[in-house]
Amino acid sequence: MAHRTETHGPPGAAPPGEPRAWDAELVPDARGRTGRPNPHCPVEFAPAAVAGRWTTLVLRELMHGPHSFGALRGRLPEISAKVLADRLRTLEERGLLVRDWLPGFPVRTRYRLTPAGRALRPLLVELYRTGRALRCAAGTAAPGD
Amino acid sequence: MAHRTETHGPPGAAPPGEPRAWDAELVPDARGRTGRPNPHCPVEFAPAAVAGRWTTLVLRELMHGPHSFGALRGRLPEISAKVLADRLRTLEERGLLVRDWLPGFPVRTRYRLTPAGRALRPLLVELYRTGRALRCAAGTAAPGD
DNA sequence: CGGAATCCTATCGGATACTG
DNA sequence: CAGTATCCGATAGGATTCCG
Repeated sequence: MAHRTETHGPPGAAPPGEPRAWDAELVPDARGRTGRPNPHCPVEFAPAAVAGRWTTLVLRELMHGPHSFGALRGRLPEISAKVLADRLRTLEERGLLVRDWLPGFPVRTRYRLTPAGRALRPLLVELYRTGRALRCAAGTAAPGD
Repeated sequence: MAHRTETHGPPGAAPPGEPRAWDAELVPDARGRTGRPNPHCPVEFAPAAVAGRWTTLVLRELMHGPHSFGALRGRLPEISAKVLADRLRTLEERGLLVRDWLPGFPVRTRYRLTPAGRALRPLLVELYRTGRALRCAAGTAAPGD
């Protein structure tokens, strides 16, 4: 069984139905005690995929369909060629997109998401949703909570 | 109205029900053309909240309830005091957690999530879920897709 | 115990210039 | 058009030391 970035075991196997039970949802398997960010851990793998400035924006553009390098620059006018190339290379290395060289001249490329890349869509949606929720809730401390 | 990190307008107002329509879900409001990461943009605010090494793990621990500084170090044995303090300070500044000084000696603190902090729970779950999905799908290019 | 201060290194992000 | 190469300032992350 693969090791995950777990930190501690379940606090005594709370009965099911308890409002504050273990958290199977959040930490499916709580054995192990690695306690350090592990790129192979699912909890770290996804953040790593969307990490870095511009990354979510690039992904979002590609969610709408394939784009050329130039098209992406057009849609993200302020990103530098270097950073865009960096992002695309990283995303490609992670198997989230593929690059097609379209034959002819001048050279044309086309970046498109793989199924794995498209699998990030719910995460982007959730990021957006959470972001909006946060803007409303931020600063709301819990004095008597 | 607040500006968001948008990049381009809708491609011609596709009719509702279309499978490849605009993407109201992904990019609710597509006006504007800022095209640069803006901390005030919801799409950037949430990533920023969970950005940085250890952050998701710290949040995950606090999802289980309040913890002291030392307790967190115990559960995350390899995090340095500086980084933990950094993360906690940042999360506090963002209104995601509050620090309680418990009177007495030695000094004891207690960090607990605010409602805003707890609002991150679905995002963490989604991060985990996506991470698992990615591990299975990664490398799966789409030749005829 | 719960940090802050300091230092140091690696990586990031951006600007600029150049190439096939 | 689609990048690469190079340089550089800003940050991030970690180790160590010290303090209330």
